[in-house]
Amino acid sequence: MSDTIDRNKFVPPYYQLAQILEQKILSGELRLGEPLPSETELGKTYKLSRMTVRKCLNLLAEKGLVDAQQGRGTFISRPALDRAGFIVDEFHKEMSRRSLVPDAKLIAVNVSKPTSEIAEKLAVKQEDRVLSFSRLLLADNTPIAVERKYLRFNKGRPILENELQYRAFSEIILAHTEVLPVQSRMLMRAEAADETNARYLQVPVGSPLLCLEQFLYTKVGEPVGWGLFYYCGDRFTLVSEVVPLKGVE
Amino acid sequence: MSDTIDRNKFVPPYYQLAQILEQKILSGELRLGEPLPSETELGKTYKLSRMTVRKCLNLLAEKGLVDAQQGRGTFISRPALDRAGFIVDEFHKEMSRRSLVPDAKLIAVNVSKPTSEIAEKLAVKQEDRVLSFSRLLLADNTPIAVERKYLRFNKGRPILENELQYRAFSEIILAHTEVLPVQSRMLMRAEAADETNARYLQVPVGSPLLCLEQFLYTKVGEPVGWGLFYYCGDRFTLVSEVVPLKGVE
DNA sequence: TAGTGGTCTAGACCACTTC
DNA sequence: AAGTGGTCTAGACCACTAG
Repeated sequence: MSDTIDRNKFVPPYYQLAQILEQKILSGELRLGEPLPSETELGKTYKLSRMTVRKCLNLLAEKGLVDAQQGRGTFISRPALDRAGFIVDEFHKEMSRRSLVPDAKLIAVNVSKPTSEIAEKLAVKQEDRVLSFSRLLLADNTPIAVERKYLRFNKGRPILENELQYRAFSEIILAHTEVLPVQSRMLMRAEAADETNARYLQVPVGSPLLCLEQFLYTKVGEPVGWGLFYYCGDRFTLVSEVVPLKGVE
Repeated sequence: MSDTIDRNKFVPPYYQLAQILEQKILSGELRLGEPLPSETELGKTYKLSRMTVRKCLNLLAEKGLVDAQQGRGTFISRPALDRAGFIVDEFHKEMSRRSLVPDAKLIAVNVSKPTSEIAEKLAVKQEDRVLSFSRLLLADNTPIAVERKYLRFNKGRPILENELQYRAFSEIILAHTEVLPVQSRMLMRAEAADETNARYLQVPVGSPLLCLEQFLYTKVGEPVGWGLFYYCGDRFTLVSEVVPLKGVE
């Protein structure tokens, strides 16, 4: 591993510099809390323009390796390994990665007046109508999760059962209300299986379930959708990976 | 909301353009799957340099609102609301956000030969030594979670009990082995409480626990740490939020 | 006041896709 | 061949921090 930028490589200079700096940080040559050389100085040292240096530093900042502070400098920080980006609602992708056969069964569709809990979550009146549906997610014919979704009912736009069965929740909301949700809030906890979920998932009542609760909002914060996922504890695991820059030699 | 860039505003042009484009996407003026005008064209329209336009598009791409494809164009995509970035191992921050009094008790510290399971997870020999410790996390004196951590034992570097009690796992690894882990893999599932965890958390055996399993690796993929968190299902919830650009009028 | 990062410009060349 | 995004340059001015 060299300390200079090789302009004949396919790897672009900003990425080469990122690898060099990452190497120096990880080897302890640059220590936690210490400042990096300034952007102009790095540019001089490696014969790069300041914009290129900045692109490199942005890359390292995204990974949590450095922290830029206006007027002060750019400082080494520890990698943000405690952030975990989980992807949900992508059941099919997840399953096919594990080479299982995924499927989804529509359990129920309903248009009705909301219970007081649902009315509160969706911020609708008790007299309004709410569209709700449930799906059972399967892998190789084994039940994995139960999903329950609620959104405001919009008379003018019926939804096909087919859509409900296979499309992602935010897409269904878009199709049904022409409002694109742009804020989301997700809660994650463990719950014991109630009788209904236990029956669908074919597990004993009281079994541990991984529960994800998802709220979708419009840009101005109006709730448009509420969703619950119950993953069977011993059949499903969410995975998250944080990996370093590729190709550091 | 105007359709031109106001250079007297404090909001920088690249951000103003992002707001304008987000507005057009969300209002349906630009539809899902359609291409945006090219970068040079946007520059001409709004009287901005191409680099500024690109900075704006990067912002929208990070949010998942657009997707740039080399040689083809930049296309509208739906917001990535199904990504959930959870932050763990930051117990104290999380608790103080909720204005609870956080605390951590060191339950056990151990240096011993690994069981076959641990030897496998840490890729060490059965004859090697492994340092393990357990912590009980509390909020307002109520037990919230049990943590169990394992790392390779390094004779030369003793660790103070105080460190073990309060510091983040990756920091402890750095202090003990002088290796900064930079890859992590995190698994999340629901489990039933075994007898040990039930006793520490003061819940019945079989209660649902949110289980997080964390692997820490060096850059070249050598395992350096293995950690388990067991959160009490009905006392702790992980939260994740995705919010839109601020200040769109 | 000097140095830092934050933003911006007006060019340039390249890799890739489409026709 | 034309158009797209990906990268890079050599300047510039600003806002912020520190001595």
